[in-house]
Amino acid sequence: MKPSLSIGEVAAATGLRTSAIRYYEDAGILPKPERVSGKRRYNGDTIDRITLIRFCRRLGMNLKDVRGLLATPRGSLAKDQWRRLVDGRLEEIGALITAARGVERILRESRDCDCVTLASCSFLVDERAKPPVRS
Amino acid sequence: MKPSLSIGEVAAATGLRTSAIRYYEDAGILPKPERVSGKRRYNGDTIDRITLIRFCRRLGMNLKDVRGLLATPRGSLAKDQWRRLVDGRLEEIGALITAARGVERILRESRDCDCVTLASCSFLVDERAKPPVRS
DNA sequence: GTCGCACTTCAAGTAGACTTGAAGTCAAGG
DNA sequence: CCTTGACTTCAAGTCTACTTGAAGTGCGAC
Repeated sequence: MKPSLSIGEVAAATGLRTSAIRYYEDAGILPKPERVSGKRRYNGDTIDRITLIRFCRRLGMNLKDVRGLLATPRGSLAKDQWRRLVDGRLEEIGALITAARGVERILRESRDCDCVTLASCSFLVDERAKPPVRS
Repeated sequence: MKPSLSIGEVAAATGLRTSAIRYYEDAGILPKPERVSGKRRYNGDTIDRITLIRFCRRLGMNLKDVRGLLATPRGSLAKDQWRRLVDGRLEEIGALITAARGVERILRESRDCDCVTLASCSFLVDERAKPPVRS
């Protein structure tokens, strides 16, 4: 009943190259899969996991951050330890969403107005000197 | 009345290294500033502009995207051309916000629940195969 | 058997975004 | 005058996230 997918099938399902999947494995971000006569065999969970990885990347996280988020052995953590991790992430993502809404606002305002220059919008003042998400 | 800042002052105000500021100039993302006896002199707008650049970078855009957003000579565009540009950006940012809220949701759900495995959340299905923002 | 294809490993290459280093310039202070 | 410190240019180095290439393996089809 386990689907057992080849690396090529996982690649097709996720839109990644096989090389990227092997790279994620080397980077410790995907668990080492079973092997059948030397070849990697994945189950469907891998696709979900890769989806989540790409999703986080799209949000500007780097692989180290993603590993921090995903690869933490959930079961081995004390509850409050896990919560601290999650809370840290929530804070980051909250800030990201706030920031994105700010950009959305300037864009919307600039859309129909002739005079706005994007680079001098006032809300940006508070955004100064923050590092990029991808550390 | 013009503040006229040195590259070091701009760096201090934005949290960038001077090398990064020169790099942005070379990359065509910051306009070439005035020179006083060979040295760059900036006005306050530059800080706002850099703030916006960093902000976009934090959202996962690459410099090419940022240049597309900022360096477009606003005044030289026809109104509908400008709107198309803005609408494209709005769409991207909207997708980004939706995605970020998705992550926020899983995180919140996983925070207090023992059984959640992050990598198999159902909402992620639709996120499959999307490329990262940073093209 | 042998063709083709998808797989394997390992090393090296690439692109983007900066940083670092070397060597020199400029203005102010002692 | 000499030093100091922030500036200048230009080339080369670095880090991340992959991709590409070479050389070989496993397996089903003809």
